[in-house]
Amino acid sequence: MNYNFTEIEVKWQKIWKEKKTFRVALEGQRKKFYCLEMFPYPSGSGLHVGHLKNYVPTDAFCRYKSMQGFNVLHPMGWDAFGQPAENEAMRRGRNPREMVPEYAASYRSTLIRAGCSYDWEREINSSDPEYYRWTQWIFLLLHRLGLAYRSTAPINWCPSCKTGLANEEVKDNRCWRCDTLVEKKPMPQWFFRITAYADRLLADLEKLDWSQGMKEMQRDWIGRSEGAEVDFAVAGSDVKIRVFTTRPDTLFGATFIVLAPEHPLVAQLTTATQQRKVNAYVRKAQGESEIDRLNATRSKTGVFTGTDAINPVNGERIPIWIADYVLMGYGTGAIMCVPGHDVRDFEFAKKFKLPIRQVVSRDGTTYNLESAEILEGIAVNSSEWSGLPTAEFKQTIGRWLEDKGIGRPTVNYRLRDWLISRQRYWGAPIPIVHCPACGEVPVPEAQLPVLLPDVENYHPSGTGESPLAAIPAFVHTTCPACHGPARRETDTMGGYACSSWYFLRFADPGNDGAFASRSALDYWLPVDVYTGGIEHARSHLLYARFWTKVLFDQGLLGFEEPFNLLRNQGSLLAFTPGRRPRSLEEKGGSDDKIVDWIVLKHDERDQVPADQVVWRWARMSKSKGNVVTPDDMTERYGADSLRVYEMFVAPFEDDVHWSEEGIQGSHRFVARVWRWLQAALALYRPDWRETLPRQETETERRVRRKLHQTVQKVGAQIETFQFNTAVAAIMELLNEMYACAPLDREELAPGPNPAVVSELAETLTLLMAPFAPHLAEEVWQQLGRCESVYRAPWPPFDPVVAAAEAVNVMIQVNGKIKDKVRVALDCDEETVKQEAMRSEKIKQLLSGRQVVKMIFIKNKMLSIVCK
RNA sequence: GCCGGAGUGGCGGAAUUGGCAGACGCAUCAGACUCAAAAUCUGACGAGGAAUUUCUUCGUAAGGGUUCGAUUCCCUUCUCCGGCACCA
Repeated sequence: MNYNFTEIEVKWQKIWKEKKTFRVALEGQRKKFYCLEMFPYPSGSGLHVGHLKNYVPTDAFCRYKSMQGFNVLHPMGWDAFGQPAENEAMRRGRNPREMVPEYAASYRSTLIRAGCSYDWEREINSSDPEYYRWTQWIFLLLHRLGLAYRSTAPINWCPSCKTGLANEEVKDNRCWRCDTLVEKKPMPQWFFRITAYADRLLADLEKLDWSQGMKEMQRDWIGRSEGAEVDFAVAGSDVKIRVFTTRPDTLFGATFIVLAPEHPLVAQLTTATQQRKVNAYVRKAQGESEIDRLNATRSKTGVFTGTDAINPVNGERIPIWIADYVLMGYGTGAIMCVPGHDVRDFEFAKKFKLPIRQVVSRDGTTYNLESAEILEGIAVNSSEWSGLPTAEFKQTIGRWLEDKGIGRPTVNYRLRDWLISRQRYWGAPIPIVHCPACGEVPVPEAQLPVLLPDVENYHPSGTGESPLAAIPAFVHTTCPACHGPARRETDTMGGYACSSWYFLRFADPGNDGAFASRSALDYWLPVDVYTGGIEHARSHLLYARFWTKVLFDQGLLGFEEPFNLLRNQGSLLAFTPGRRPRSLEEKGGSDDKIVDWIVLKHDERDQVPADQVVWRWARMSKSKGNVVTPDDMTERYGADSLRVYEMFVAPFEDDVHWSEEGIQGSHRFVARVWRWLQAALALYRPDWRETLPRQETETERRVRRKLHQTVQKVGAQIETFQFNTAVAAIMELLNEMYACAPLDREELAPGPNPAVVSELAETLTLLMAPFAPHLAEEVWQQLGRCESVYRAPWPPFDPVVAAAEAVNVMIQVNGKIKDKVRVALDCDEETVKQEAMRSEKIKQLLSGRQVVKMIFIKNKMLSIVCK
């Protein structure tokens, strides 16, 4: 029978839907398995084959787990709130409220056509009031705990998106949505106090089965650094300047102090003679864009305040400067400068002719410093502490500072609080009311959700106020506390608020009395396997961990880490035509981020002469016009072939260069499986177990051994996310099957034992089920089964059948393989030696030489060393 | 600059604990089937050498080391990818 994949796939997708095959319910006595892919925001470009690089392998994983008897939770939903969706709606002149469900429907249909096993009854949409009601509820919880607060600080402002951004949303000083350079703008904004959890977020990384790189990124982002705070007295005053340093052991080398230009003490410390210079410098620093200030390569600038401080360890007077290389946002905004052992301080000291003193040495001697020497070593020029090794000195000086009451050991983090408010329409409104009498008042729980009003024009205002501020009916309200007139908060929450708890909602999506019931959470959570792109390393994954810990601390959850196992899929790259930039503007101006390649727009492709087209591999995206759609591939090769290709083409975490030749190869394989199984049907007998031959032929033994080995291998490799080698193992098996039971036209050539053929056919069908589920269902039915193969038990393997009975043992002479002997499995050393000595070649090599030693590794190797 | 990860045929990639390098697939070539083509099936396929169904040398970015034995462990160098980057 011909492999009519379209017919088979449509048929089974319909049956799965009708029979609700993938619906799951809490079954306390059954072991659960929760597999989750980061929920996407539904974009108008639809899904492309790159997205399936994630969804398809995890789907195979779920199907495998179901066959193993697990109660599998595999949900899907839409990260519908937030800038990506809103930006897209604006681009298309649509209202996101109408657009989102439409695009979600398109995603859903593509996923269904790819054969993905989602429980669609649990579909969630973060822009649904029934969902964001609980996002607001968690906001209020954080507020109650003092973990949500409003403060005015210079924030990252994207002039193109017209909203503030969290630090995590800024990369290379650009908005990560639109690549526009961000500005610093002081504005009252809402923050979540994630820094209060910095230590736990860092420590608990140890427990997680995440890639090394992923954990490292989180560690770097949290940026814990141990050091000490030291108070420097200001000469002739009782003012103190507190500095943070990671090297308190270099205090004797501190020859000046630098404050950030924004430091609150600057005005007070500036003397009349320096006033003009300092004022000018501070003004310049304020006016300067962040990008210039953070540019580490430009030369240092700064001015003297006119005042000195006293170095507490030696009583020396040292000058106080201000310079923009010190940031107000980190540590105390003031540093003690040890030019001998810090590159930046060294450069500053050289430029302004400040003294440089060596206080750490490689070997305890003093020598001339050509440049800053960053090292741990032996203290020198440090009075009675000279001679102490760095680590010891750090501890001693820490205690000394504490005793004197002028300092203490401290820990500092790079992580900043999470800026959550957005001056945008498309997000969950922040449930706070501003009352002239009572101040900031949380909206009572019973009044949730604070509905996002339906409006015609939702475009960002650009004034720094959300478009909601222009809707009087929304803004004007009464204070929940005193019932006087009050104003609603008009900022909305950034999209990451929604995605910080959605994995909890999937456990109990319909609950209208809580974000999820405790029993559902206890049963389904935490997530057993979580997958998604690496781009969320420092944002979503950090935020979600933070919220989970807060909910845990409130006794609302029984676990502290939401995603114990995380894997990041690679992306698909397409060969894409582009061209060189033509103007300076296209190059990105004078900026350091140089654009040297611009994707050709569709209408440009015919206009640009062929010799000017530059082809490159680029990530698939609709905007580049290089996408391959799953629907197209499904039509031409079938969903099962597409699935097999997505898994076989490369390891899960690797990027892939898309080619259509590859999918043809996978299609050949799937069709070959189909043909063999169709031929085998004629010989199939369900009672094959009872009629397996007692005396197997060599061929039967060989193919059955391969079969049982493959069952073992495929299971183990799915567990470890090695989908590519799992498919390869089935390919090997199929090759062996064709060799042992070849086809003659459309039938099995005469000869093979029906029981063995039956075992092969049945087991192969089950092995294929996670990868090519439609084909497997069809054959499973042809084999006379009524229940879905999704619930069929994963085949067991017999270790005795799988065991090789004879092995090749390599014979090495002086480290080189010279011969091999075929011996029984687990054959002992003596026998292998005797066999080896029978070999002419070995005999010849050993003649006249003295054997020094022999190393024997069972089933592998006999290594003979001789002189 | 600092911190991760990686480097294997023409290509994607595979190789338990250090033990037959190149599984599986793509591409290519040859053969079978066919009037022909497609599809399918079979075979060859790292590089070099020789007395060419066989034998042999080299070969996992480069160089060194440990070891009976290294793609695997250690050191040095190079390249690529990713993250951070005036964070005191």
